[in-house]
Amino acid sequence: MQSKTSPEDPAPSPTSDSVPSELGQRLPLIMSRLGRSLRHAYSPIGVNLGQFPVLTSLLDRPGATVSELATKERVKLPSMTAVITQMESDGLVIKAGDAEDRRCVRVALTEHGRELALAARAARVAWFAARLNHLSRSEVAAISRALGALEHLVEIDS
Amino acid sequence: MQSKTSPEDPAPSPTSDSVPSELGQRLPLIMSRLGRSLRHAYSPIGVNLGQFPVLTSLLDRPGATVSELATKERVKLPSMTAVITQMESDGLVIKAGDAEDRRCVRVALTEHGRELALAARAARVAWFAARLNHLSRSEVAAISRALGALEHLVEIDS
DNA sequence: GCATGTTATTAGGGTACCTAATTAGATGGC
DNA sequence: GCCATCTAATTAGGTACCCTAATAACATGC
Repeated sequence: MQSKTSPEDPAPSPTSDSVPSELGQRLPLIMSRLGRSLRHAYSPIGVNLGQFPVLTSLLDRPGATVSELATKERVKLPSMTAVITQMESDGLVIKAGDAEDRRCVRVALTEHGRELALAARAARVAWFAARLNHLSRSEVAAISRALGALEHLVEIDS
Repeated sequence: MQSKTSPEDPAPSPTSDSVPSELGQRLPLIMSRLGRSLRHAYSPIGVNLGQFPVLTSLLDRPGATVSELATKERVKLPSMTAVITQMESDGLVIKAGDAEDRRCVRVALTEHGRELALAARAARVAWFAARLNHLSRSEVAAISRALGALEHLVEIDS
């Protein structure tokens, strides 16, 4: 294609300037396409796109505030309010005012929410595992080794 | 945290059954969060989320049909029709009937579309490069080595 | 030449975001 | 104590993006 390195070099050196350009061109396309595939994998679980990350976040961090959840999921506060309101009327979470700072609303899973969170996570792991079966062992390993770096990349607030 | 691999590091071998589970839990969360960050990086370019991948696809493959674009971007045909219709009225693409199979509509960039595609791609690469500056060299390398596997993962039609 | 499949579009609807404005509570002078 | 100012959350209103179902136009095989 736009080859300039030696033909038998399958992986350019990581110090090359072309690496950021490669990543900038290819990774966002991968993101949007994989994201659209993922969209179809949520509905069968009975959980939608906005709710799922909140459920799993609350498994790890019960009592998070609405602001904290919005920041973590990279959405604005009103968007998270809407998600939480829906989840509350679905019986998945309960909201409780903070005693020390009464502006804050702390969110926690109900028993039903906790069960659904675990079930949804398991279902999604299964969906993902089925896809991983189409990859070679070394491809899975490569993705696995990149996970920490990708998580780091997400946390950068530009 | 767990950022280094010490000798007694209990990190599971790549053949472990826990690897697919790890990926299934963490990668989709990364995808949705990074996707939402990316969303904000499109508007300043004057191109929206649905249009961008089409523009870059057409750079590489002029004369693609609407169906081909829809398949590649993992959306349904009517969704792609709407994107192309909008892009046509924006003067970014032109549609031309295929002479051999007159059901098909072939799509190609206009000169304006081509300029915008190149500018948008450059802008996004710059946006991405700014983020990559916050990562270590080895983290960038890890993501770079996983790119091919991720692209392969996207192409699987479940 | 007619049944069947494929390509593209139109119509209608739903989800997931956003900004701007409002309410309620905290905080720091004075 | 009281006011200016900041922050947390919500409400209201709007937009972007994607879907299913139905329809029109063309291709293909028997």
